[in-house]
Amino acid sequence: MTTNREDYLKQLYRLEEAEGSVSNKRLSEALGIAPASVSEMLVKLGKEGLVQYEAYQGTRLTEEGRRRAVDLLRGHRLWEVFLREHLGYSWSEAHEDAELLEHVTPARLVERLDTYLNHPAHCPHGEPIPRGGDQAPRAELVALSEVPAGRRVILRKVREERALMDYLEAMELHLDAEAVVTAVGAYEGPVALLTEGKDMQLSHKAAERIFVEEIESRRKEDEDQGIENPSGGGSIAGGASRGAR
Amino acid sequence: MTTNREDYLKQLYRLEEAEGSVSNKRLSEALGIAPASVSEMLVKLGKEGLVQYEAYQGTRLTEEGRRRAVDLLRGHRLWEVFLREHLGYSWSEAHEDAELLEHVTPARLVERLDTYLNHPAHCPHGEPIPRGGDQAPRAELVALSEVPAGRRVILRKVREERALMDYLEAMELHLDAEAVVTAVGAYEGPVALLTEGKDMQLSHKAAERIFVEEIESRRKEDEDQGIENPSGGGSIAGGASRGAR
DNA sequence: ATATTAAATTAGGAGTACCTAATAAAGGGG
DNA sequence: CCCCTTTATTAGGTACTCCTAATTTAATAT
Repeated sequence: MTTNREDYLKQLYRLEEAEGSVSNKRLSEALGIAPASVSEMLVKLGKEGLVQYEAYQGTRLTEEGRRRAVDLLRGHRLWEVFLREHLGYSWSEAHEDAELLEHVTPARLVERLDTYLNHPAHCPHGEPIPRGGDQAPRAELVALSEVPAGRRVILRKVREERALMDYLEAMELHLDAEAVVTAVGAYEGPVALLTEGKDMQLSHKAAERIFVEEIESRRKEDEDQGIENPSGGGSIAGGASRGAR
Repeated sequence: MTTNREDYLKQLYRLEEAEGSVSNKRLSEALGIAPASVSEMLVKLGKEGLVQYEAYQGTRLTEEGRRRAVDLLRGHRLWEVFLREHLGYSWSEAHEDAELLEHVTPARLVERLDTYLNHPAHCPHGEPIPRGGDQAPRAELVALSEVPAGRRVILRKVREERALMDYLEAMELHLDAEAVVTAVGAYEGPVALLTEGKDMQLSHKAAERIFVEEIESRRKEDEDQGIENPSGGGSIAGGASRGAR
């Protein structure tokens, strides 16, 4: 299995999760490879039993293809954890180098890395690390941009986009931290957040790409204490009146 | 730079260190690639300025070629240290997986790995890990097979051969441990060793592939205490009378 | 000095994975 | 229902790296 073929499987997996059967066009875009080359490769992957492909019909992974894609994903995310926690990588750097390492990571290395890292449940941006058995399903996540002001949330996941990762890291936003949404600007205005004693304002665009778990408690009380309403587009700065945990 | 080309550079480096200018035959054997293919590749590497190659003249690395080979070697050996010390790999497994990882290890990763591992001076089998400045040159090593009985030594290096590594590891021989050569069989007979309170016998073949640092002290006394002579081919078992450190 | 052997090169091919250009199939709007 | 746009496929070609077989060069031994 070459790096190229592995990249096909990875993208097929990603696209299939999101949109079901995958068109050649989407795959070609995702891989940055000419559509003609994609057709050609899909025929080969089909013959190798990794995808179910029929001309003009769209593509799906077979059992085996999916298994391989998941193995790659697992390796990728474990490397990300290692690079960040132990080698001090930033989110985006970790992603880049994990992209290389995942293709030369035999099963035994994946397993030992997993043990070494203490079986982490999520990669540094909050994506689950697939494992053998069933995953403990995580609390439902919503985009930060959909959370009304006043709610308490835990930051759980950010999209893997280089610019976003660098942006959020620069402002020291940490995953798994608690936060209070102190204001939500109307008409896609910025979202204000109080987390770890810091106030921060995020663009709507960023908030769409950050996913949080809502915490039930203290919603009513927060509102009583004067935190602004979703509809109120007023002052966003918000007083750093109390820590978020 | 592809994995293939990198393998050419690595082998050229290794062979050049050992024997000077490298013949196509040697390189072809070392790489397991047909001589014709080697000729062809050397022309390309020559054009890329990585080797100095002229038909029928043998090959040498250029400055740049050597630099790249050393970078690879450094990555390889650092990975070996990581795999062994942190992931519990055996010598031979560590070597195998490092062989894969070294080709996808950008400079920043090499450096952070080095820091993480605390700038190790040697890889698990005792080869020096090249670094920027000058290496602290290590005490001179001699093959264990050349050491007369009665000498005290420190085990410093073993050749990277799979069967040897597995053999030595199975008998729990540890590098950097002190040992006393208790007997040396005549006519390429086995070498007996007392190390870490254990007696072990090594074949002559193994002893040729293990390199040690001789320690000055206690040579005379050891002999006085009845440790056998180089020429004496008698009993090799030797009593486990005292620990080696 | 030449005949033989060993080493190296050139020639001719194959497999992988990509590309561009040309052609064919699907699908939506009148 | 057919035209036209979009999507997909086929055709033909390139680059890389390997192979075997044939040839050339170099080295050795008489």
